[in-house]
Amino acid sequence: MRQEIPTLKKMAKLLGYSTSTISRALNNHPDISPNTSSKVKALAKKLNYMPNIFAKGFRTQKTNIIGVIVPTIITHFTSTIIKQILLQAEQRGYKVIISETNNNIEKEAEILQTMLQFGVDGILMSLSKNTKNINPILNILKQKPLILFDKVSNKIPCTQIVIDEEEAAFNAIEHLINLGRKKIAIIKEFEHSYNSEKRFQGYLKALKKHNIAIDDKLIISTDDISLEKGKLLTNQLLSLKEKPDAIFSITDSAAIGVIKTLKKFKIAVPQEIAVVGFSNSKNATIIEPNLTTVDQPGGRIGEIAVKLLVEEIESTKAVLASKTIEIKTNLIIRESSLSHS
Amino acid sequence: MRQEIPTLKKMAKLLGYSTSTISRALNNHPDISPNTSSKVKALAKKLNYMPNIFAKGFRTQKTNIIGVIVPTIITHFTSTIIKQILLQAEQRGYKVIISETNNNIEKEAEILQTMLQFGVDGILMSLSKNTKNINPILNILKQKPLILFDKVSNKIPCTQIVIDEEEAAFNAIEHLINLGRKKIAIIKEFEHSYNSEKRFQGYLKALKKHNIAIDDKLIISTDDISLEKGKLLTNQLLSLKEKPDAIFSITDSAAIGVIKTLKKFKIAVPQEIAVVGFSNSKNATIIEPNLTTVDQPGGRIGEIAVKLLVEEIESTKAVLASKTIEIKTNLIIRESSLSHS
DNA sequence: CTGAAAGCGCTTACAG
DNA sequence: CTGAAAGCGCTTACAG
Repeated sequence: MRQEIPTLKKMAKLLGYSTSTISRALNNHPDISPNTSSKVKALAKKLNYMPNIFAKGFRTQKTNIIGVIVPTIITHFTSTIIKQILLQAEQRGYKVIISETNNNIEKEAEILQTMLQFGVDGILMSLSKNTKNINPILNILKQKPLILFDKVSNKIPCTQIVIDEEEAAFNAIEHLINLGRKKIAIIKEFEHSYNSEKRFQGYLKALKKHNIAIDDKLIISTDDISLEKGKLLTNQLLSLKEKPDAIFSITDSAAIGVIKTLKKFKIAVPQEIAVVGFSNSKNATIIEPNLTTVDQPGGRIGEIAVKLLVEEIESTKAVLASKTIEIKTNLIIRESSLSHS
Repeated sequence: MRQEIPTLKKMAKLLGYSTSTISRALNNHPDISPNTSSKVKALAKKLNYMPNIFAKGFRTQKTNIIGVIVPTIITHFTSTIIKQILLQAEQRGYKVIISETNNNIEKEAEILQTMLQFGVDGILMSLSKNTKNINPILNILKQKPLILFDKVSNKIPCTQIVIDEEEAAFNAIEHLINLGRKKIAIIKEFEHSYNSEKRFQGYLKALKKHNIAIDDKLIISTDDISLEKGKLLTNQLLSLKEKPDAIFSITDSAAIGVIKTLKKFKIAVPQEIAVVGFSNSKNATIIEPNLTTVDQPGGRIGEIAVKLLVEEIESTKAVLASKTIEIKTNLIIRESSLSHS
């Protein structure tokens, strides 16, 4: 019961033209007479003709497919980015193939290959946590446009889209300092994390500006910055002789673990210890007190990523100048760091 | 600086065979001699040969691409399903194209068309909220395998994968009844929602089984079942002369709104009013008291969906018998409906 | 302004 | 066991 799918050839026969003419009419080739063109277009419309993307892609080496590679889609931030990528890509006539690396670097290299094999026109990528060998990526870059977002690396010579990690953290810490806090702890990831490192720099910078001495005991690193780890590390911080009066976590989920543990020990938030997170996830307004956090505009990232990638794809120049785009964030101040009461 | 991409032709020239032989060797055609076959495979490996999917798909009308259509990817439940779809598809050698309808029915029909145009081998779909005109879907069904999941419709003759909506709600309500609750309110969606309707049936069934009279004032319908609406509707329920002693919300987010409002009015949860949600979202363990809720195994749905779709795609039979698969859920009992104290 | 022909990389009936 | 040839649906230099 398969439907008759219209092709150029069939329409050519119907109208008594050659397939070349039909093709050209549909592609608005300037040579075609207006009369012919309108006849062809009318028929195409009537038959609901849609070009076979595969034949077209096969012929022109263009598929209108964008590959998206992320560690995992399951976080609110990433799915917000992807939502906007889908929307923007669609508006430009592109479809999106998505793959998750789950922070597995062998898989990452493999995915890069299959993306190529599936003929993507370009790739939008957020790096795995431990991507050290960047050769596979450099190889891709020789063949197709590739743009990094969120988890990036300045070792890869391509356009990168990030938020103002350092400034965001700086603002968060300065906010705490302005509340009179002086013993500000930070919960961050171990090295190898671009985002964590930048946020840590912002932390250091703010303390320095306000002449607050760095206290190593208040700097906590972990490899898996989750809600559970947030709880555990809070215990550790509370066992210090000099307890912190504020805790900055570089993720919301760990910050929520912090608040839960503080509540468990009946430590008043924010009066005794203020808490600030990072991401403005949905959870930030579910936990009580509501969490002060940095809003990351995932939508903007997705939007700009697609825009720039499509520009690169459709550019006639071999390689456009690569640039790093920094998107501004906002500190959302909520109960967990209010000054009153 | 484009790299030389190996093709059958180039390898044929290198080895002194015809492209036909190369092709057959790589595809394990039985006619080819072991000797030839191993020589070809060795070269292919050395050159890192990967078939051009477009040429192949173009020739064989098979692309190894699966289309996934959902209302929105941004919920935890949907992204969990998609995560598993990606994983399972990949293991079977398929790539996944994702599109969001945002519950826009015109867009839904359009997406269906472009999916076809992009040559997907089959489609996995969760319906928009208001899909009434199912003709576009029936049309697709004539051409390609299509499986519905989560938001389904029994008017569409295809395989459907759902959770045991009715039983899940029944169990939730029976749990409340076993706690001694008799005035159990439900917050549900207006008609046209398959899931909501089924859950409502489970609610009715449980009350009936336990001889509890249906009280219309405790049955609340809304069109947009969000956290904010949960708050608003709780106000409405609290203004009743006969207040409920339990509230069942068919989504976690509304249930969280319920709890927040109850806390605002210093109504003890669960002592005065117990609360049960549906989804087991991350938020359910962030809100305090932690929310009792129905765990929906999104991963299982994704897994089974891919498995069945690929079976249909690779089946030689024109049409496999379509079936409805119901996946069992679990009620996760937490503080918001505990009996103690 | 239009058409005939080649070719993108692959598979597969046909022939030997 | 292997090869020559056709063809999937499209675009595009070449010719007129």
